[in-house]
Amino acid sequence: MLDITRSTLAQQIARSIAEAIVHGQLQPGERLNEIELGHRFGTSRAPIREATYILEREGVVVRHPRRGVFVRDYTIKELKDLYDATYRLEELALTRVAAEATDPQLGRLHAIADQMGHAAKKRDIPTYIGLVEAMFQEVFRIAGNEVLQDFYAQMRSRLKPFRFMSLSHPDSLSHSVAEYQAILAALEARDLPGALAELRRKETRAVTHLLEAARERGASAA
Amino acid sequence: MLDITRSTLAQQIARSIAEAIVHGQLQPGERLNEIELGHRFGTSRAPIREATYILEREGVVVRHPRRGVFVRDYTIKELKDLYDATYRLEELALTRVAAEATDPQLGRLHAIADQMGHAAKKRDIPTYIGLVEAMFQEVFRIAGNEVLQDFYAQMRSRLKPFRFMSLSHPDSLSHSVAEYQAILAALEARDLPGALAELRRKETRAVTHLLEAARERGASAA
DNA sequence: CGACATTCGATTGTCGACAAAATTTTTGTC
DNA sequence: GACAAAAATTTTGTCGACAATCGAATGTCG
Repeated sequence: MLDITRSTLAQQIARSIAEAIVHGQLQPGERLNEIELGHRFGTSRAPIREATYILEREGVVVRHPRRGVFVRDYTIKELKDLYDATYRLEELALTRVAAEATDPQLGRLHAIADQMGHAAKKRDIPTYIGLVEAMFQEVFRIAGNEVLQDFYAQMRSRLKPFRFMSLSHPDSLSHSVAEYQAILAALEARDLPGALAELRRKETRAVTHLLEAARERGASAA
Repeated sequence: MLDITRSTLAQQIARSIAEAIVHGQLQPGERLNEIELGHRFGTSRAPIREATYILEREGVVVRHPRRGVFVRDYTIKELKDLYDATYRLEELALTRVAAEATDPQLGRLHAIADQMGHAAKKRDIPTYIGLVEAMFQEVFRIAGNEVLQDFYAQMRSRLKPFRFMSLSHPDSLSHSVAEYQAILAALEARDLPGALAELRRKETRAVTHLLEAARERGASAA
């Protein structure tokens, strides 16, 4: 039952701000000034205010009552927790996929993986990122638990501002593709332990990668 | 770093509405009329509006743009998903507790379990519920991942409106205590498989229990 | 010179009113 | 009497203004 209602001003502004955060125009820790944003978007403060609530629900922003809302900034510990939680959820989903996925469903995953390969060859990072999202969305759809799917989506949106770091290294694209293909191959062989092992490998690589980037960039001290 | 700022009007109203939902004064599916609530609380619509955003973030309410916000109503499928997700998170937490908990930490859990026993004997349900919350909070604190802890807290708050059902049966209190003690005993023996097995037993009982109650009460059709 | 109280500017919280939708009621027609 | 179109009503979305509060800058005293 999707809501095809034209989106409200607040929602559009929320998307706009979220994009600004992802693209780094709004830095982690920075405060969102309602008046200033109102001027920037040519609206009163009301829709801005509601947009901040939307963003807060998505976890990309924190609100300190009577003080303001701030672009969420993560300590090293929090980043680790976020990654950890993300991968635990992926494990849960993969476990179900390995157990219950039908062949056509696996076929869909395979198709996405192929497209990822093409995008990676062309170094088309935006499409690549989109395909990764699509892949996981499909995985969680197969897993069949909407609550988990929602949580997972929320985590990915929280990690988005850090995503560009992960893919900054020149070879990481092809590495990344290989990892996904390895996991998928294990799934198609109905080899759950294998799939989980590949996932863990991917996780450790991703985490070390991200943490060193974050340290350089100086995410607030742990 | 807890925020000891005096709570804002919107927050108080949010708590108040949440309570009304838990106590059934606001039924699942019912619409929250901003004007009416404004009169009831003697405020303008602004804080009411913000309260609904807070409640939406907590997942107890859904918003349909330009149509209103409604007390969240769950289909049978969604209830199952919610329970499933809850127990998957508990498994993750227990796994870590079994692996990493220090003896004093286990001692704290044991102390809480003892208090639960006393409360159950006295049939003091409010304290009992509070202790269950405390128990899980402690478990997740030991597990050490704040992100997972937050998600878990959110799920419990979503399930709150259904909690009174679970404990309506006369013997369920003592059953419940026994279940927690069994899990804890396994943990203290560092027997992870045993603890997980007990947890699953608890889960199946809880789910069948809740689902039959929900069916009677007629949660919206699956 | 430093710690603490005070003032002032800036910003969030709340209000009442208007605009834009959505829902309900009424009206007109077959 | 039932259905469709139109009017009326209700309700959400947005606005601009005022009040309460916070943080920084300033001033005062030890």
